[in-house]
Amino acid sequence: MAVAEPENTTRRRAPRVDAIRNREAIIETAAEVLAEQGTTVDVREIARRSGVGMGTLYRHFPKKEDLVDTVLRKEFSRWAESARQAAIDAEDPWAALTDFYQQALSGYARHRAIQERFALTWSAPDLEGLHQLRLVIEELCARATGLLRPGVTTDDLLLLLVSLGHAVQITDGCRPHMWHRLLRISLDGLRADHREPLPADTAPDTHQPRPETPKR
Amino acid sequence: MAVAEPENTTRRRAPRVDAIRNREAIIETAAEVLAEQGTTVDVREIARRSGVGMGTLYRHFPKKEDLVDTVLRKEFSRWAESARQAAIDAEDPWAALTDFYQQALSGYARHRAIQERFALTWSAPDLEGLHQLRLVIEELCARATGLLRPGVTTDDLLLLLVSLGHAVQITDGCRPHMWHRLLRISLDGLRADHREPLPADTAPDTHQPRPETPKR
Amino acid sequence: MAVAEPENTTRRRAPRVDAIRNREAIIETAAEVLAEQGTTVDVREIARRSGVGMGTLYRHFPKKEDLVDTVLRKEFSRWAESARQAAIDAEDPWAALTDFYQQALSGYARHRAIQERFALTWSAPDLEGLHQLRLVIEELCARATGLLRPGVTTDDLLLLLVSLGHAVQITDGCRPHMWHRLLRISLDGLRADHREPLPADTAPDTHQPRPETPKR
Amino acid sequence: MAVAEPENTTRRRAPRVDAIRNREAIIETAAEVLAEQGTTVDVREIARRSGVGMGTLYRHFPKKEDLVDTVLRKEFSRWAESARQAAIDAEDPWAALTDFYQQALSGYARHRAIQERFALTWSAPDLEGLHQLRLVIEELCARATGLLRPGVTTDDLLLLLVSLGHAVQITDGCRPHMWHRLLRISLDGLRADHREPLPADTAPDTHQPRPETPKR
DNA sequence: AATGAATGAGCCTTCATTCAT
DNA sequence: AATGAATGAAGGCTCATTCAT
Repeated sequence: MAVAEPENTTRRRAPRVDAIRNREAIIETAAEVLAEQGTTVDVREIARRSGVGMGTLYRHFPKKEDLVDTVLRKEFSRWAESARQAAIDAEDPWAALTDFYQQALSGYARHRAIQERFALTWSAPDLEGLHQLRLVIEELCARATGLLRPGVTTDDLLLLLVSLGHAVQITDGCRPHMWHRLLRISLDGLRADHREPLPADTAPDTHQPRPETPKR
Repeated sequence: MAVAEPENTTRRRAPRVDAIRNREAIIETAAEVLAEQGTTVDVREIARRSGVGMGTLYRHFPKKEDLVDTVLRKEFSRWAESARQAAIDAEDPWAALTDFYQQALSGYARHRAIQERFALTWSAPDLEGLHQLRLVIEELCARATGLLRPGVTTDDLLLLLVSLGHAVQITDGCRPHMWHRLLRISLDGLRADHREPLPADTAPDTHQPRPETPKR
Repeated sequence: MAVAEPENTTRRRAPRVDAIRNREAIIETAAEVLAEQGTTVDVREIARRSGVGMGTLYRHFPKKEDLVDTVLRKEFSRWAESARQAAIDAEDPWAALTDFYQQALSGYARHRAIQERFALTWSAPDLEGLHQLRLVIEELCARATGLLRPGVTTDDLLLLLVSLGHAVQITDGCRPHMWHRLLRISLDGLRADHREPLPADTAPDTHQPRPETPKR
Repeated sequence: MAVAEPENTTRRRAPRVDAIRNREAIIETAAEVLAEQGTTVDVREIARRSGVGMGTLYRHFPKKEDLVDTVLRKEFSRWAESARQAAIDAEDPWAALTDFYQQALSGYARHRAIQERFALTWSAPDLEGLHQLRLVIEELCARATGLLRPGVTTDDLLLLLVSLGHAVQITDGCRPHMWHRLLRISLDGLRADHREPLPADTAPDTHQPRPETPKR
């Protein structure tokens, strides 16, 4: 009638705690493996390194994609948060912008799967973490008003992130510092010195027209 | 009376002369398919869409990789050349730079396989066409002396190309004009207005001589 | 009420314990198929006749060659052992020799793959079971000292085995008893009655020490 | 290739002579290739080394097997004839037998395809050349009457040939002289010294009962 | 709830044979 | 009559997913 004393149960019958523990072991391992090898990795590799069987893995994540999604969502958030923190810690608005990119791009290099998923994000914007990132960027924009050239949008800064992220990825192996140069160039191009208007983003099939980016 | 117009013959089934035609049909189809799906395509797909049997495909290209290489080399060269031409046609040095990127990036979006291969280029520089591209960029640098900010290297411009190329690719589906904004930003960042030195690229295996790399 | 008789379960679909069962089913089937068709069999044939899927087969034997090796090693040993047993059971040394060949050759006929592998053994002596066989033969030689003609080596007897084995194989279908005649002839030729020295085996890479090889 | 005087005809229109010439070139090349690599050889290899196109090859030999048959028949005859000649040249009946085997077995080593085909001969006795060989052996038997142990049949000697042939083949690479020992042993076992009757060849499915082998 | 064996569609490649020129 | 390109059915192997215990 009362709550069953767990003391009583056989040690072998871990009730639910272990299921959660397993789930997290899987996620953690998958995060590593996906970062290393990208989404094409063999599911067996994840199961083996997690120390669980295939059945357990598939009980928690019925499809490989479910696991990948879960992991990426988590990693994405963590990544976005670390970038946000870097921005918050900065002394002035422009440093915030710079540090944000520095931090975000540094993290980007270690996550092959995030890179892959990010590349798909624009056409399939299901990654919820993207919203967090956008919020951070919007905040950065707001803080840097007057320092940023006119007309720069959140999407501009987001795309710049992805764009540089790719540069980081491909140079990570042999020229690990090279991307800093590109970042500097791009950020300089974002300064308010440049008063010429940016080209319109007038694609016919634009999802959402956004002449002005509201500061939220 | 004259030699029959080859235009007339059915595209399939024709030896000798049309073996070449077949070969080119394969290459052309493969170019499309590789652009669409990347290098992981099923060879059968290429064969089917080319209208040839597996054997024919493998007669011309003993390994899948041979086909991919052939196609990519060709596409890469064509792409680089079209970008070069755009640069040549430009009126002034800066327009040359701008037009080069415009043209190159426009072409980039439609070639998933080129993107894949390009991403590997830095670590495995086997794609000969890369050299062509570098030459073009070097020339652009030379012409734009005094307009470019000091310290900008060929590799910087090349990496910028790849970086923006990625942006083009991922926005191509839903926001096909957005990347122009990023390009403008980056190019503005490359102008000689910006006199602050770029961060050093302290990787040991630098390919290009860098005229002056200030230690910051 | 008691533990379910494993005998009762369907042969297919059963993990753990029956994984072993499956493995052995594969090996058994493969042994049959390899005996019938040699090493060129389609792996699918083995899978189908084993009642398992391709994946199962490849789980147990990552390469076709692994399966073939495993099966052949086993079959080879079993075959060698049965021949050895026949020799042991014999009443006198000469009968041992005779019975050894009888038994060995009887088994040989049904194993195309063993034949194939045996044919390669001389140039590529990787089949460990060959050593066992050699030991048996050496023992036979020792026991039959004084009955065998001088100069006969282990290799002579081994080669005779292979040689007759071939005869057995090709006559197995239509004249299944014919090889006994050849065996009798050969064994008679091995008797000590024949005192003329055998021709030298002047190959440089002799494996076995030869007591006395007269130069004829 | 075309040496024929085509003085009159257009050079391109070799009439029939060249067809024959081609056919023979194919056969000759195929003989080499089959001897080297056995019947699993790629037809292209034969075509290429013959200097003819696939179409030509297949015009002359609609199936690969047709070519193989033609070649083997020819090679088989040539081989049998050379062995017969060796027998004829011998001084006495026993030497005839010995030299016959010597010659036949020496030739055997160089013909992988003959070996393969010979192995099938007993179950599929379509190889006409086999008849020739049998005639030679019958003649040898007749000449050696009184020297051979009683009851030895043509088929015994033929099977001995095949049997030793296999030994020759597998030792050809590393112990090229070893088979002579086996030959000596077998021939000694065939001598009339051995008066014990050979086991009967009483297979139930024997094609032709042959208690006595008439000396023709 | 966990395990890991089983499944089988799908991928790259080869080669005997056919066919248009 | 010759040419060699084209064909497509296999064959070896992988891996996401299911299933019996």
